[in-house]
Formats: sequence, structure tokens, C-alpha cells
Amino acid sequence: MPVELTPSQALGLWHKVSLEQVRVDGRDLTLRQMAILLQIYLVPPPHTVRGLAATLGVTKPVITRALDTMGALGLVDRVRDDRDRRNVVIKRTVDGALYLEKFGDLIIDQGRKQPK
Amino acid sequence: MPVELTPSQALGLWHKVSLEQVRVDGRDLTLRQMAILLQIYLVPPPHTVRGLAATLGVTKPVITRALDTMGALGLVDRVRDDRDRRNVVIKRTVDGALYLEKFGDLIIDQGRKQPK
DNA sequence: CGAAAATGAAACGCTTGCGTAACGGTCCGC
DNA sequence: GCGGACCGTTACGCAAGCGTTTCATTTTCG
Repeated sequence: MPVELTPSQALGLWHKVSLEQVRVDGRDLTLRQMAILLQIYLVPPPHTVRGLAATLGVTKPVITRALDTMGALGLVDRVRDDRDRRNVVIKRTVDGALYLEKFGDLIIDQGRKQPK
Repeated sequence: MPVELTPSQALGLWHKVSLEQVRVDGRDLTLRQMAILLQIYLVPPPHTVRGLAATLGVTKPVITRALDTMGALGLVDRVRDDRDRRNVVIKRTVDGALYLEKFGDLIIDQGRKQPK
């Protein structure tokens, strides 16, 4: 069942969620970082630097830096792949799951408040 | 009529919209900038630097800089208030409206593609 | 008037992210 | 085994955003 939105609802939802996120969250992730984080948590693993770079349409150092930042925040983790030690496998963390869970709740709450 | 979303749909929607926006749009606005832009276009004017700063919970220079950046992109415009020449009134632009219209379409499209 | 308040912008030093290019470690085919 | 390809990281110079502080302009009000 798809999500049917009017133009007003679509932008209104994005507006309120962004606003609330700016007000509440000091971390202030980039749009790119958020896209990476969601990709990691919503798409079945394994995830690699190269794969994420290709999916996002950005260069590898962009992914490396985003993982540095989000790793420092505890939102993701990195582990060497033992089967091919050139690869790095990106792992989810409890904190990251919690973070996205809260963020999802924020979207849902603001969605409920959307007028027709 | 509110927008009812499951947790999976909420995050999935945000995921795909972010992903597509990263891939397509070279401008890569900050979450703060996006919040400011949406505030300007979705909330009835007039908008001032001070007012936006209070709404977003940030300092005034943050707003000034965001308006500098988005002004250079043609997304907003600034005009001195003639009735109180200390104030600056933020104006919408055709390009800005177009930008948000496209962004709204993106949200709607990705919403339609959301599975239950 | 003239002093104090208010508004937005500019200055400053700092941090963070970017793209390009170069680098070390690892795998693979010959 | 060894040369080349592959993967992620690091280095570099640069641009952009941040918070705090200071400033110029304008208004307000005693």
C-alpha cells in the first residue's frame, strides 16, 4: 500500500521534521550522511565503501569521511572482512538503530499532524 | 486527514528521498538550510532574520549566512523593510518555488513507491 | 535632542567536508 | 612469486559553516 501525499502534505511533512530535527539534535548530519546511514540500516548487508559510493553516486573518500564522523558518534562501526582483507564491512550499532528509531518516530508524529 | 505511516514506511521514505536528492542535486543544502527554506515558503510572510533564528533555535549569523548561500543560488531574496529600515524582509523567488515544487514531487513519487 | 535598545551584517579563528591525487595492503592470474 | 588490479585510507589545498564578538544603521523614548 503506497503512501499518497498531496504536494502540501509532502513539503509540510519535510518541513516539520527538518525543523524539529534542527531544534532537537545537535549532531546535524549532512544529507549525504543521512542517506548513507539509512542505506546501511535499511538495505540488507553487507555494505562496503565502494558499494555505498556507487549507490550514492559519490567518491570513495566521501564515504570514508562520513563513516569517520558517524563512527565517532557511535552510529556505525567498521570491521575488516576476513574473507577478503581488502574490504571493510560496515556494521550497524545499537546506538545507530536507536537513533533511527527515534527519527522514524519523529516522522510518524509529524505525519499524523499533517492536515489534509 | 493525517498521514499514517508505519516505521518502515517513514524511514524508507526518508531514505529514498535523501538518496535521490543526493544523486540528482549538486547543491546539497544543509538540513538547517532546508528547514529555513521550507519555513520561508510554507509559512505566511513576513520573515525576518530574527524571527527565523528564534524559530529554528539558532543564532542570527546562522540565518544571515544561510540567506547568503541560498541567495547566491537564487532560492531566496532579501529586501530592506521600508517601514522599519533595521529589518530585512526575506522574499521568495521563482527559482526557489520551482526548486521546492520539484522536491515535493520527489517526495510524492517516492511515497507512492513505498510498500506497505 | 540624545542615550539606549534593536536589527542585521561583518570580522575572527576554528572545525568540518570536499575533490583530486597519491599511498599501503591485499588478492589474483600467469 | 610477482606484476597488475582492486580496495579503503590518507594527504593536500580549498571552500563553507559555526559561535562569539563587534559594528553600523535605525528606531524609540525619556
